[in-house]
Amino acid sequence: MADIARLAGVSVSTVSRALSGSSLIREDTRTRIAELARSLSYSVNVGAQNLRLKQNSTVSVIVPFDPTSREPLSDPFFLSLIGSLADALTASGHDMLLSRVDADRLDLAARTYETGRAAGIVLVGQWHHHDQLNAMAARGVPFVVWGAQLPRQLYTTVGSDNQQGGLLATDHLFEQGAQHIAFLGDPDLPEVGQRHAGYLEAHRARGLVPARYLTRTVPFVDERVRHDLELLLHEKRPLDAVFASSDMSALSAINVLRRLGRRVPEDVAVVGYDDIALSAHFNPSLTTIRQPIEAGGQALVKALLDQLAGVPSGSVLLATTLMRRESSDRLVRTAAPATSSSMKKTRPRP
Amino acid sequence: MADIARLAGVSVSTVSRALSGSSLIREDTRTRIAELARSLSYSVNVGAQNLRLKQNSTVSVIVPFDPTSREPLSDPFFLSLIGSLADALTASGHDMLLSRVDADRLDLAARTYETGRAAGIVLVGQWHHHDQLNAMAARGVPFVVWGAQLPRQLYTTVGSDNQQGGLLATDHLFEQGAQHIAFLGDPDLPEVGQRHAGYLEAHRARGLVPARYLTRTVPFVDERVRHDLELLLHEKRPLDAVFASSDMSALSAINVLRRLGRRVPEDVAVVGYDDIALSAHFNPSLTTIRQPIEAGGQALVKALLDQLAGVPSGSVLLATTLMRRESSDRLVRTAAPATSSSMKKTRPRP
DNA sequence: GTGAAAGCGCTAACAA
DNA sequence: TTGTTAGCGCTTTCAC
Repeated sequence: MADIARLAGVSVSTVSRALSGSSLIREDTRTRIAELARSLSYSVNVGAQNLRLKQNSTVSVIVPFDPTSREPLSDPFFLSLIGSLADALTASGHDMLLSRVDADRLDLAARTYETGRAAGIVLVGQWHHHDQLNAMAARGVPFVVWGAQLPRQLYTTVGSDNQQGGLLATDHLFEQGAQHIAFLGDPDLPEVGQRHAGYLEAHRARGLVPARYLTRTVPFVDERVRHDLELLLHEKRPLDAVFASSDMSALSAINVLRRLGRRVPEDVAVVGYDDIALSAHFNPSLTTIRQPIEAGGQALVKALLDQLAGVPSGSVLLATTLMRRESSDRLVRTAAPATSSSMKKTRPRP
Repeated sequence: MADIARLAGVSVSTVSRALSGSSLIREDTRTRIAELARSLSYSVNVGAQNLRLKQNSTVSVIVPFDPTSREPLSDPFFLSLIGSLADALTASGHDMLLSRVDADRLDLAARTYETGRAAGIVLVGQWHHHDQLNAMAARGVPFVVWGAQLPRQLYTTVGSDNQQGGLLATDHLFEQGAQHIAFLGDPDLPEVGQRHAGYLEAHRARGLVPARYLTRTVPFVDERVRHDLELLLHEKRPLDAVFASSDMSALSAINVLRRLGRRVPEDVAVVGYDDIALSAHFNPSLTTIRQPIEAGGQALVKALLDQLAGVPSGSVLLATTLMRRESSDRLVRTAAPATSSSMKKTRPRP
């Protein structure tokens, strides 16, 4: 900037004003300076500008990783959410700083804020760390979380209505005539826990309690899902449906089921969760609970920006939708063609 | 920092030195200051630090968007690449600034660098803008591009060996007995052009020249692919295989083919390109050319960091692999069960 | 309209 | 071992 000032024969303050379009500067000097800047392909140094102005339009997006598995960032659902965040932030004129932190050190997530790199944080996935997040909120760190709403929560979340989703999925499986529905996922994770609650609710509505062995506590890791399901199948306990708490684990489940000779959906119906972009194209196409990703990214950004603007932003619960596809479609395949939906509310185990 | 200095009864320089672990500072004062900082949950302001040190460990990752379609960032291949970039950058201690720019204004991509926000740029997709990129390189902007190597290229690219990939795919289709192989994609895009070159090469090796109508110039957009393929099918010209230049367009193609009554792979064999994470699970599972995404992200980061370190980094060509799956598997299905692979190199059109 | 000067938060000579 | 001082690139009072 000093260079430009010298070349233009003015002071740096004039250049600064000219470049920021101040009306104090005469038209002609302004254009002269602007052209000079362009010809030198000069741009204002944003770091210095931010320092001086104490402003910052960068938003930090953090995707925690499991410290044990250190999984690379490959989950299609989270990747899509990142894509939609990138779009929403670009649209609102913000920069997106993407980083990963150890899920056991979620407090570190605040560092991008504390070091002044970002004005606020979007945390993609709350894991088990409700308390750490509450502490962060108490410290005054501006952030929003993709995840579940929890009791005594001091921070803002955006997420799908997990319990409703779990209910939809399980109801649907009952309607398909299922009687022994396994739940796949780790209910310790808040989102999964609520999906599980929906699963229980659907049973309760039918006067049922699912057998303990049907709730399979497994993390979102392919290998673990496979292993656990193999165990279950070898136990030879009744099983005619699976509600997996993510599409990826539904996929793993389908693979195992088929390898061990079960047909999907004829022998075992499967429902996933997420409705990732390609689940409609799987083999069989995957029945699943859709989480509105695009809306999710937008809601996260809006919630954070509101918070930064001092507007109290409540948590957001996005409605879920059941996407009926082949992997659970037993009425058509196994029942007589005429049977449609009159056989609702089968009462197993009287 | 001034606050800490006051509270600790020392000068800011002492605090600065203590916090950066300088050995000049006495052990006890250092720990005292460190604790004070922790209790106040104070962190050094990275912006100011960078300003003073003229350093910057942020890398800008830019995903151009098509200005006409303004597609949201949803392509699974690019999303995976972003994921692998995030991992590679995190591993090397860099921050990742993710942004989108208008593909027609790729010169704007340099802004993150020129404004001092990032030390260098990773551009995901080169589009048609070879010249703009050359100009950027000539201006001295440090960047690397995911894309194809081109003649007279002043910048570094990392990408898969597209011509080899096109060759592999087309050879494979010939081996499956195909005679009329359509190519789906826009050869104006450098990467696609090279895949197309591989397609031509495979024909040439057999003394063939593919009919003009078989090269279908369509962008990566689902709707366009569908439309174009419908046209082709209504023309009733011979067609028994499709080489799509991305997995997503292969998917679109399969959908159209089936809708119009063609069986895949029996009537029309299909091969895609990318090997996105889920293509093994499609229906039918998708034969495709794998681009090593993980390695790609790492190579991009390495190439950029080398460049920033002043090490001249050559462009990288990653080897591709044919992933044989159901969508092209005609030998097994259409031939007699005994026939396995001895009928390779069928010579169509004697 | 424009310039001089102070200061955003930090670091590194140079002094002590 | 610690403090003083200058300055990274910018903006903005205040004065002219």
